[in-house]
Amino acid sequence: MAVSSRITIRDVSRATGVSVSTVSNALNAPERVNAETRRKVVEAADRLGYRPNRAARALPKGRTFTIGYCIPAGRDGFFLDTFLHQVTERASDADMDILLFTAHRGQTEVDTFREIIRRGAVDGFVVSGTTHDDERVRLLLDTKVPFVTFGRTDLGASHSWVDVDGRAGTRATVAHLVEQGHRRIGLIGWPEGSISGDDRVTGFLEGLDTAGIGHDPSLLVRAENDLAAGREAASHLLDADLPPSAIVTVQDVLAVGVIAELNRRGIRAGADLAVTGFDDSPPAIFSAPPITSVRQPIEEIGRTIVEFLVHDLEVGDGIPRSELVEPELVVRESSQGR
Amino acid sequence: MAVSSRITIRDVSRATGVSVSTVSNALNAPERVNAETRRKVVEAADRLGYRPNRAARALPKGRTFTIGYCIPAGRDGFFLDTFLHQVTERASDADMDILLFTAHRGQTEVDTFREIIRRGAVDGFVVSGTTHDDERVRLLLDTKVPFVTFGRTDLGASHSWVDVDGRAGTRATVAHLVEQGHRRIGLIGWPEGSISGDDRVTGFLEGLDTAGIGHDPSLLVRAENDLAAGREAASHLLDADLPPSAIVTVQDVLAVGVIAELNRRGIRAGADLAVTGFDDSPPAIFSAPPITSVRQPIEEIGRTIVEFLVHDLEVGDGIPRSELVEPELVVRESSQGR
DNA sequence: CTCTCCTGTAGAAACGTTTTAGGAAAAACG
DNA sequence: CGTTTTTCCTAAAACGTTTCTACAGGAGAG
Repeated sequence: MAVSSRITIRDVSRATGVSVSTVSNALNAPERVNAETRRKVVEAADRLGYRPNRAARALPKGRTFTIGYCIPAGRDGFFLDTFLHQVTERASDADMDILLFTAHRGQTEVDTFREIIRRGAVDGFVVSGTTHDDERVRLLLDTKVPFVTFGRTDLGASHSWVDVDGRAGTRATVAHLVEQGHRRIGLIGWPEGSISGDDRVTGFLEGLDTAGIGHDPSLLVRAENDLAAGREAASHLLDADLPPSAIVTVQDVLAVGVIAELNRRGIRAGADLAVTGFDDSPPAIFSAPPITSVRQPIEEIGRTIVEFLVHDLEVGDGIPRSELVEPELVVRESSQGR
Repeated sequence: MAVSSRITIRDVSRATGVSVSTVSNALNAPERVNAETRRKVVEAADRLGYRPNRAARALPKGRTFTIGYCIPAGRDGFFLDTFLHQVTERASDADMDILLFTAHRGQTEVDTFREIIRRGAVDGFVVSGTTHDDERVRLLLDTKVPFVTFGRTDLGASHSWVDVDGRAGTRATVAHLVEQGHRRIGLIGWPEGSISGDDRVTGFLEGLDTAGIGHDPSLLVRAENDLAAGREAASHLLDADLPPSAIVTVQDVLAVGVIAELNRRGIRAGADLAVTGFDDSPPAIFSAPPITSVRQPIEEIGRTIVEFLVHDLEVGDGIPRSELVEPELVVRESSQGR
């Protein structure tokens, strides 16, 4: 009873005295129908507020006009908000909807993808948080379901992706620090194996090279991505015989950890020792002092991803496209002061 | 071509030698079918990986098994992430999907709601960021589409909602400050007119009452919800003849603004003057010092909202249900120290 | 003036389900 | 043993679209 009898194509047909198929044609393939008839139909459809039922349309079309997106398990509020906003808006521009899902109870994420595919619930996927050899990507390639990833994978050549050039990010960070007069720069990276993590480390080393600074292995430590680990890593660096005057980290939370350790030791971040982060997330923005960080242009990423996917769905050539977007260094107090 | 011929009910029918309708019955209404037949069907369906096509199912069922959610325009990353996670997970438990949308280009949000309804794209909505006299709520009531709001409205009696007891939150904050020995407590609220904002102010006044502290109108100032406004409001309070020893704010960002102003004046937040926020968002967590704040149990809210909505969709009694959930005061450095 | 082609429309089939209405066989009843 | 009920299954209709095929009538060609 809840459903207040919706307006169907039949209502428009009745209102105009023209057959259902003509209404459909008038709205979808205007060239096949007489101008006057078309006018009448469009007018009536407008007046009645007719919109084709999505489900009914999906059936004969063989398309759902829906894009699937799985909320990543590791929460990253900051990223998700902006990203989803952008993705949803762009999808809407292409008259597509976004279907949101999470790994279903007791299933792995890839199982959930499989479910969604079997249900024929979407036309394609946006996949974020990719790993080296991503199961989801393999599944999607196998089943030939269109998708675009945010982040590269080992199978990058055979699918569309958009990613941030993390190398360029840390390279720029190092250049900035060198400009501030730093020569002895430490790095806190993630354990080896993650694409973006390794990329950021590479950019760091390249930055040193460019500046003509030799690379001291004792200044490179690795830590899990949390505050405590950052703190510990910082402690390690600071206890070295020749401690660095600047510490680069591959993620803001690590930088916050570093600052915590500096505070404990009475060292002032910014004034006494430079610290930088990556991602330009709330921890960097709201930290005291605010942390110099590398901003990922999430708007551009979201836009491009949807553009790639929609293009593929519409044109259907299946030719992989990819784009590496340039991040931007946001300089704040934590790296200035001497 | 992309579509690798999906498995339909017909395939299961062929595989078992039983009619299509029997397959459907075996899967949906097990009691109408012989145990042995059912076993055969279930086995085959399982083996083939059959899942009913969503769109096809929606048609005769008159239900889409989808819940609509409009991403609020005012971005609030922290909230959105946790909330969406919860909502999506719970929806998935009820075998429902989430359809995400934003106000479409050049349309108001309520127009977009209307569109979604006309398309018959969802069974119901989750509505967040409600206002006093919410247009969306009116539309949904008019069209008799089921929905649950996160936040109260003036029409609260006629629809289901879940909200946080903001009054209880600021009341607890004041109690905490009084316990710390504060007697002269200032408040930075939002301009009058927002439900949750006014609620928080009320709680503040109630808190004073409970403690037997008189209410000095000069200690209550109002500001827009941004850092600069918080700073300015703090300045106003501090310049008073008899400045407060503690400042309560109705949102974390305002508290960050207060701390900025304190820093400028060489006053130490926590040690010299207590500051509190609301929402327990990243600004509070990553501020220095970390800010005492009122945490909204977003998980519980998300869970309850979906529960209410699904219940309504399933049972269809349309009886409004509501719940006011208790927030939790998270005490941090910014309110301790003397 | 007839034949062909084109234009514009309508009817019917199809998409993959669910559901309703029957119907045949088996079981229960008298 | 005949009648009624029950059990189990199937065929067909329906959901709201799109699309394919067919057909009528008018225009143009010969």
